[in-house]
Amino acid sequence: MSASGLGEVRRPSARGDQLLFLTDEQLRQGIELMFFAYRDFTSDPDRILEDYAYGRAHHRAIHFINRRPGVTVAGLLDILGVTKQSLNRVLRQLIEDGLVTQEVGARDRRQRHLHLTEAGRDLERRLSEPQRARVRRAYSEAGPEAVSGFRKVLEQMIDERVRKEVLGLVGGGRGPEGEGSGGA
Amino acid sequence: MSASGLGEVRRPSARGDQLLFLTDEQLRQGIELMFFAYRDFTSDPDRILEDYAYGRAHHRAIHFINRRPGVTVAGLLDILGVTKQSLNRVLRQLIEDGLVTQEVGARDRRQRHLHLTEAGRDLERRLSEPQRARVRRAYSEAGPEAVSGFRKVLEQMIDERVRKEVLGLVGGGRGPEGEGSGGA
DNA sequence: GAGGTATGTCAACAACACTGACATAAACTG
DNA sequence: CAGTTTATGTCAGTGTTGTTGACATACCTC
Repeated sequence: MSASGLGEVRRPSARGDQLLFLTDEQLRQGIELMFFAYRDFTSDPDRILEDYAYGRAHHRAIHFINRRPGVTVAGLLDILGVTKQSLNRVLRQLIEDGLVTQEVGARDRRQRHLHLTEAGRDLERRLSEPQRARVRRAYSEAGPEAVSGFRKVLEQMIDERVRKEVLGLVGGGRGPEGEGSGGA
Repeated sequence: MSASGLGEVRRPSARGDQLLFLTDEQLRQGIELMFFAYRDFTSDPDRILEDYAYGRAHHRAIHFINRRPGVTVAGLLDILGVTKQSLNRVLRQLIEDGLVTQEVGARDRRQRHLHLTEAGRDLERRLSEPQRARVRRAYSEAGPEAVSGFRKVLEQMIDERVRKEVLGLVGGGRGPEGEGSGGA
């Protein structure tokens, strides 16, 4: 079972062995693993969202507003990579339902800085909790070294053009707000 | 495989360091990494699909029919986790367009065994090529040990109830066909 | 004031998922 | 054989999420 047993590169008897983890079969397995893992990974919040009238798009908006309080609409568009019309529909609902507030920018009053209300934070917690539990379980089963490799590969999977920016966002926590037009 | 062990998060002693990879911040970063990596990961085939009248659903069907030639409709439904109405729409197009053929089952003539035509295999290759290239690049940048960890974590991310079955499919290659009702 | 930017909104549309209902053919069961 | 279940296909309706395109308003910058 080569299920996950490609850690040690076997013996250097033939140098080709060192690249066995790059065979098409290995790559295909990685691709399918991504598919199935992501499928279950998103199923947790999806199930909760059903109780509300919300979908995945709402979850993503809530997640990143929680992550970057005060982010502007343009900044959020950048992160999510959707059109403003698409985001606006979602945002309008969340604001109507009292989960998100807008706040006119102090420096630039065209901008709307987005924040979660208490109710918004509640939902965010409710949504992210089972997902965190899943990742926590997977991490602790796999161990710290596996987690390190997991992150390394995922980081490399991100488009090189945006990698730096994305990793800054992921790792950066509450960084600068309102990334109006943050590059690519 | 017991130890869904996460009750013991964070010991007060110096051992705490060992569990630093399980902090909420680390978990949140993992979640976001999954989001961004998957986003770019699917962007390659998506771009190609635009040229055709197809979407992601077609890609998934093509991928798994290629992967398990002769799979039945029910088997495919199981793998994809969608309704038959949803799959049928996609399948009908692919058959009409000559990418997929149906074949009445020998043992059970109600069943339709699905295969890719030459054109179907062509498209499959065209779709999977950039994706494989992305994974190959990520793998080779991260190195074999990281890849091992990547796979370990992803495997643990899959629902425990279906993990065995899924990993059998992923690793098993051309296994038994027509998995009518494979359990979960 | 002109020009560009940030935001919001309307309308139309497409992809893809869902539920529910129904049809057909074949297999299984008593 | 009759009745039931299974595998598949199809029709109709609906919802979420994405897209373009067009347009309006408010505001910053020069």
